[in-house]
Amino acid sequence: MVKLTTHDRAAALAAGLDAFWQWGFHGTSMKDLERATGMHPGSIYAAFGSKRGFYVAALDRYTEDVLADLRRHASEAASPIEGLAGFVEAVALDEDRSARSCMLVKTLLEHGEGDETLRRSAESGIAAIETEIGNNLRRAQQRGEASASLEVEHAARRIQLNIMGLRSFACRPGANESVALMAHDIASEIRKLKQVPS
Amino acid sequence: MVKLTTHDRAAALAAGLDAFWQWGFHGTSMKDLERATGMHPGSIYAAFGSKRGFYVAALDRYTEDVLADLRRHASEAASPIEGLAGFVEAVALDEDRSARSCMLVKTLLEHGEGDETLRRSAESGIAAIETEIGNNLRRAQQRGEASASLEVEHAARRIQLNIMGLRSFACRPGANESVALMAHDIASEIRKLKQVPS
DNA sequence: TTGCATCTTGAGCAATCACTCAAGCATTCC
DNA sequence: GGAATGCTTGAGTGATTGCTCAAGATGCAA
Repeated sequence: MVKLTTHDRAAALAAGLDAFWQWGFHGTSMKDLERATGMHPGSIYAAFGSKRGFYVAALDRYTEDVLADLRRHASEAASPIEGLAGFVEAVALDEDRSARSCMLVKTLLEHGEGDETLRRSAESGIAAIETEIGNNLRRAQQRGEASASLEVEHAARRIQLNIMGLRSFACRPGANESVALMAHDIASEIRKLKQVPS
Repeated sequence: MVKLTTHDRAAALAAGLDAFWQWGFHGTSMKDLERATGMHPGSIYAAFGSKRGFYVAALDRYTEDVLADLRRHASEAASPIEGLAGFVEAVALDEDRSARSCMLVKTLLEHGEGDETLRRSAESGIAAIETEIGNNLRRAQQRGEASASLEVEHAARRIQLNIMGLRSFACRPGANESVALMAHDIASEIRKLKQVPS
């Protein structure tokens, strides 16, 4: 591993992530990555070790981006549950990325059987996001926004399943309008958690 | 295109589907397909034209399998909505395939950008399944099982999004128990469509 | 048995794959 | 200025990719 000086490591990761996101791991060649990053093969290997190492680093960056996005929505919204609902609704609004699946799901499906390293890398990212969703729900409970009897982990998993489905659904050619509808549906299901049962 | 005699075309498709399902389009080499089908390269090209042609044929077969499964559940269940609910619950029970994503979603995500042929092939399969779900809902309306005011296409899309999410979720390593829980959740959401509003 | 048509075979094609490494270059230190 | 250090470079590695096609095997009719 070598510290990038001339070529900024963060920029390389962003460019690499973009390429992998478009074409997947097997569909992206080192030539593609050279073009995308503007780096030469030697530099890529010096910085990331291997194509797989590059992919894992890009995937980690993706996970951090999603977590940051989630926290941003949580902090800017009126309440934790509104934060989650807003996060889901934003999927339909992000023009650049709305037609792209969740990179973690993409990884999981591409390497469903086989590459254990990438699979585990994806799983840990998914688990981190699930935990963050759970944290928001717990915060909602503390505020009295959600029922204390809510099974947080179960609800968090259900929300994440919805997001996974939504982002996969969004890859369908020409699905823009219905993605917005579905996102709204899911958001209002999340808002139903506000109602505290007796 | 040549009629397979020695090598049964259906068996070749099943074996090819299995390989593509495990490793994806780019992750499966012709060598892998030769091993999986027991065919020699020349025969594969005579029968399917190209690797892509083989993939499309296998994907079509997959779609037909899913549709047949959906219809089987519909005909064996007590009612159309029970048929849909049972179809979803069965995802968690199928031991062989429960750890596998929906092949159509896998195709959509792998070729999200790029291969238009495969993308369109996946989209038409997804649309066919959505239509079949819609047919079941319409049948439920005719029987008075579901409200006449139910927006069939919207509900069908929502159900399919849930199934997409569920099957992706099922790829997570060691998710078996929670997949069953999620499947049950989704099934009971489908059953709520039974309640006819005033 | 012979002649013809069809099917099967697998060695081999050019292209591409992930990856390496010796040489060139720039910078930094004394 | 000169030596040392370490990053950058890209031609080149052997392996593998999707795919072809001439030659051999096979079946059938006469």
